[in-house]
Amino acid sequence: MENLGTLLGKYGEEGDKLLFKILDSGQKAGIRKNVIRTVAENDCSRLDLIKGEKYPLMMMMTPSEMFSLTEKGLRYDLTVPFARYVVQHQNEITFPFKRYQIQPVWRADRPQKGRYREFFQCDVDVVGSNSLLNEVELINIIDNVFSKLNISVTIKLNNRKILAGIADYIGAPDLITDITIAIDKLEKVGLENVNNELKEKGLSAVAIEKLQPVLLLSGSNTGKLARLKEVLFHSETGLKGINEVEQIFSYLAKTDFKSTLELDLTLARGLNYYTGAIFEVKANDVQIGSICGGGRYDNLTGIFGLPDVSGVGISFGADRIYDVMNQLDIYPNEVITGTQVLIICFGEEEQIYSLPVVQKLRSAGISAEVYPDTAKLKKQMTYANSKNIPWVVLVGEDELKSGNLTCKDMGTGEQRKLPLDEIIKLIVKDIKR
RNA sequence: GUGGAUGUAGCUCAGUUGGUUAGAGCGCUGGAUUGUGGUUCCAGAGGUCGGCGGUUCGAACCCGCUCUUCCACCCCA
Repeated sequence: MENLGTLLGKYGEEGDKLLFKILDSGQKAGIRKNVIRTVAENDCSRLDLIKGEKYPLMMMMTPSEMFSLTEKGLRYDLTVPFARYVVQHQNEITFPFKRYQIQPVWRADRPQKGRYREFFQCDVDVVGSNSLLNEVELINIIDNVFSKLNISVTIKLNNRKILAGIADYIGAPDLITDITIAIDKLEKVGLENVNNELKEKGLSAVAIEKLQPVLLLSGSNTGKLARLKEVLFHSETGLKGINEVEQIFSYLAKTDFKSTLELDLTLARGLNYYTGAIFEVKANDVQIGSICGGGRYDNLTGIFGLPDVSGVGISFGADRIYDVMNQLDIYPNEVITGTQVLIICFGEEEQIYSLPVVQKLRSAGISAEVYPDTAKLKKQMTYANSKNIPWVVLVGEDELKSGNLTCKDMGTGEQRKLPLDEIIKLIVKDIKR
């Protein structure tokens, strides 16, 4: 939970709308109690109280009294609260400061496929360094993560300075946000619709005309950059952006890199605080929104009172990455495999006997569990079977007497009575295969 | 926020001129098999048909309201 003040105004107009705001639960307790009682007694909703005239209570209360807001909201991302943290702890932090953070964030959006009200972001940020090496390292992290997960991706790169240069070049620097949002849609809605939207936003015909060659840029990354340089030659910021992108490309060329890297001039990203590089990652084989995004922010800590500290960061969308992996069915085996041995007991006495047994199995590195109820053998076997547990150890009256436990391979159906040590050797050998 | 759908057994879904007792597959439980799963066979349990109201002799089906979930737009992880 954050103060609304730290959250509002950082994500653009749309972002502000998507902030979850917290209802007051303390001060208006008396009124809230009345509302709850009325709702319960009349079997109606709170909305009924507001719109209907059936209930006398509503005559005494305004909607804002029933739903009074606090000054707090749920965090929309991890970057802004992180910037706040950095400012608050600036004296304890050694710069450049690096951190990663995995936590849920919330958006008051209508949920649908690949879009959640609550989801986990995995952030990596470096604050307090202007070096483009940080961008390069972050891109390498992205490449590394997705190759390890076996997800084929395209990393899209752009730079806000280039976008600013373009806005400058067509003579509409104030409209940069509208321009970027419009051209962001190019791939989706086509050139004509983008031009229409630009016109609606108040861009002149001349400006739109000047923008066309930029929108139509295609081909290799180096080709795009060369043409951009010609177009933006008089824009200092634009050239700086181009230069940054070129440098990032040239650094990356020295590293071992597997993903596709693409300079995408239509990549805008709605978050207001980005000032330099911006990234977005798309899965190549699954149609879903971006699974990772990020960029450089020069003045985020400045808003909270620590100017001249630049940062750059990325954020992985964990839930969407699950979605991609689910759809492609590419979870690695060692993640899917759970319990390796199930200990099946016939009664309470056997369960007690198996407690040290399960500990020994575990300390040998075997993942083991005891069936927790004294159910019929058949039921316990079915449990092992449906959970794909490869080994079963049976503990019954005979086993208690002899000390030799029945060990069964669920794949082949073979079973033998062996001392525990032998069983452990057998299973360890099987697991390591 | 705007627009469009959905809701029937634990799950996936059938169910039309509105008509006895609402079905299937899978799953679950029991049995064939007293301490042995995956195959097979037999039997069984499980439903306020999302909720409330209306029309009708009669509603899962028609009408109104409401809740839920999903989809598109917007935007993004």
